[in-house]
Amino acid sequence: MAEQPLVRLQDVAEHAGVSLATASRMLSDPDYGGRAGLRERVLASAAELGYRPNPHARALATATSTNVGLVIHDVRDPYFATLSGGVITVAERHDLLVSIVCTHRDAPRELEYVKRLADQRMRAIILAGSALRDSAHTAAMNAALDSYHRSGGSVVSVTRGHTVGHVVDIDNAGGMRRLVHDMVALGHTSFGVIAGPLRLLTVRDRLQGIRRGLKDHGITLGRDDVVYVDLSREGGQAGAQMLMNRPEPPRCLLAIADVVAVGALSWLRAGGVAVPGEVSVTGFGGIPAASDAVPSITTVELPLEQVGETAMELALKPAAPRHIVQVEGTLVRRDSVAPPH
Amino acid sequence: MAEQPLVRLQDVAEHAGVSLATASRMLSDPDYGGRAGLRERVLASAAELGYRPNPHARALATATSTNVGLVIHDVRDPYFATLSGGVITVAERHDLLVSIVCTHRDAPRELEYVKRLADQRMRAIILAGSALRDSAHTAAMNAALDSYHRSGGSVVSVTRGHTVGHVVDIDNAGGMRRLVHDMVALGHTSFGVIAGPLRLLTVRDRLQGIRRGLKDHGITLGRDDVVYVDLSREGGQAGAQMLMNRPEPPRCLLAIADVVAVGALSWLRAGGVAVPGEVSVTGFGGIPAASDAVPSITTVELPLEQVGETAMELALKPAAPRHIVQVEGTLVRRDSVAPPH
DNA sequence: CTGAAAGCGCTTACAG
DNA sequence: CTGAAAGCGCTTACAG
Repeated sequence: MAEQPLVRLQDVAEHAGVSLATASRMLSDPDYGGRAGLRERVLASAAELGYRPNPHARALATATSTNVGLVIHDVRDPYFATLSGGVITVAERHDLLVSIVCTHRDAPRELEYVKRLADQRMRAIILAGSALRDSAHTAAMNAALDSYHRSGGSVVSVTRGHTVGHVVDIDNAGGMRRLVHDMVALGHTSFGVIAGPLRLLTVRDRLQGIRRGLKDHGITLGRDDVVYVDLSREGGQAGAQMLMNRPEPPRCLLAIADVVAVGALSWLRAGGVAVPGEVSVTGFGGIPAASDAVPSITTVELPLEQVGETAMELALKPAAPRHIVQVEGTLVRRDSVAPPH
Repeated sequence: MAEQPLVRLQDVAEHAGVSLATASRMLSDPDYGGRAGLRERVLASAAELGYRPNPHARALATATSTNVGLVIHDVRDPYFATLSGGVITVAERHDLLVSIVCTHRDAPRELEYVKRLADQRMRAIILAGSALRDSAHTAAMNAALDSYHRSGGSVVSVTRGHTVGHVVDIDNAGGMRRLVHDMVALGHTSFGVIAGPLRLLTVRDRLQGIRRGLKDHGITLGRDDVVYVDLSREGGQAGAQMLMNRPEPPRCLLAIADVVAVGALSWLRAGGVAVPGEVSVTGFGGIPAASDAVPSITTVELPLEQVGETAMELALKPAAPRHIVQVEGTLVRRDSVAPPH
């Protein structure tokens, strides 16, 4: 089969009998006037030749592309997969392609990826759940984002804002606080917290919400009442084990995230500990696994899909004024909790 | 803050006191010789100025990019999320960015996306689970992929090959057949199948595996023994309902995919039907929800992560010779099945 | 080995 | 409104 050369704008122009400039205008500027029938002729030629514009040439000439970059922890994590789905849905409506990069919560990698996305003149960079407590890294990220932003790029951060760009602010602390109030209202007074790595700001926020919610009712957590584990099923199992093996195990286990609660639940079930009979368990986030678990897990459902959609919509807005959209979770009471007896 | 212009290769060349051509060679061709210390000087200048090559200019000049396109059904589906994770892991090792597009099993959309990825001169296009039974669409896809392939692009298909490119062939039929043999060995003789849309080749393959597996033992499915539903939880619920409401419900429910099995299980549990006491349930795929379910679901685990990794590795190989990598699933017997009594 | 120049395929002031 | 020309930032034959 012959190596058919790709058709260029030049070919379309010749076929339509106009100049390169005119062909370009007719094809890419719908508001441009033009002799009657000219536009139709150019479009017809383009269609007949099967012309497809070269996006790199366009990006080089205009210093902007038709792609957006999405920075997440890991696609395999349902939290981020759902959020990504929302971003992609809206991006598609605007004919934008989404490049997903996974940081696996590695700071240098995150920085390098952001730079690469900026190099590619992405129309927007969306940072979801990237925030780490590391001032050198934060400074470097802000510098990279600033420079990207100044050259016309759009920045959106989920949860924690950077120095530039719009923000979708998930109310982690508030949601946890309400959840805790609900558990106290149920009659609980003895709590154990399965937390995650403190370098994640999301973890800190949720933990703060727990402490505040308890303090509202005069309860304070002891040193041993909080254990720190990996944000995973395995982490949840380990955390439940640590807390339940104490001489006086808590009657209510607050997991920092649904996946952790799922792990805790599986450890309890395997050990024959009745849930919610002997101990109540709660999660946070609202992933499908929380409602599929047996017993189904009480949690705060975050509208993750909508968070993704909102982030992408913000990405299309002008940089000023700066938007900060607050997103609330919804407390969902399920079978994993009951009053202590 | 002043709008700082980005540094170009020209700036690096001047700073290092060499020509544009030399700077380009030192920076991008590691095998290029050169006066002693020249390369070091250029690299030092680039570092000092914070030079970042413009990938669009590079792509335009070389007609190749440093991105790969991944075509999937939906990121929110754990099957594809896991596979995507594998692709991204390997891509990252090779400094490649992954653009994910979701077709939602819409043929025209899939075609348009493939064209757009080709327009962008993606280094490779990986098609996962895209295969639809639609000859017009298949022809159009093959034409687009052929043209992309002829212009130097790399093509990899998961499950079903196209006319060009490498293939990761998941043994759907074989896996199902073995699963069915196992259920027959358990003593089952009365089966109900919750299948998916027949336009999906994956569904057809698995269904064929079921029929063959049964036929090996002289069992054939009646017309009413197979119901066709959506590949979702809800589909699984509907399917279980249809089959169990028959006068003589089957004793073993074979779901075409894990997510369908999870739905079936939840319908059964809600209706107080004992699993596996009254009816056994099986899935296919090996998503985490299958092992987290109560009772845990017997299934054929596909190494999805590895499928993604393999696909990306194949994408980096030369087009010839054509590789076809066979991937087998692993039968995992869990609590959702038991002999009928 | 090095450099001047052409070229990749577009867009967009700048003239007419 | 239209076209000739310059320019986007690289790479790479082509000479030297």
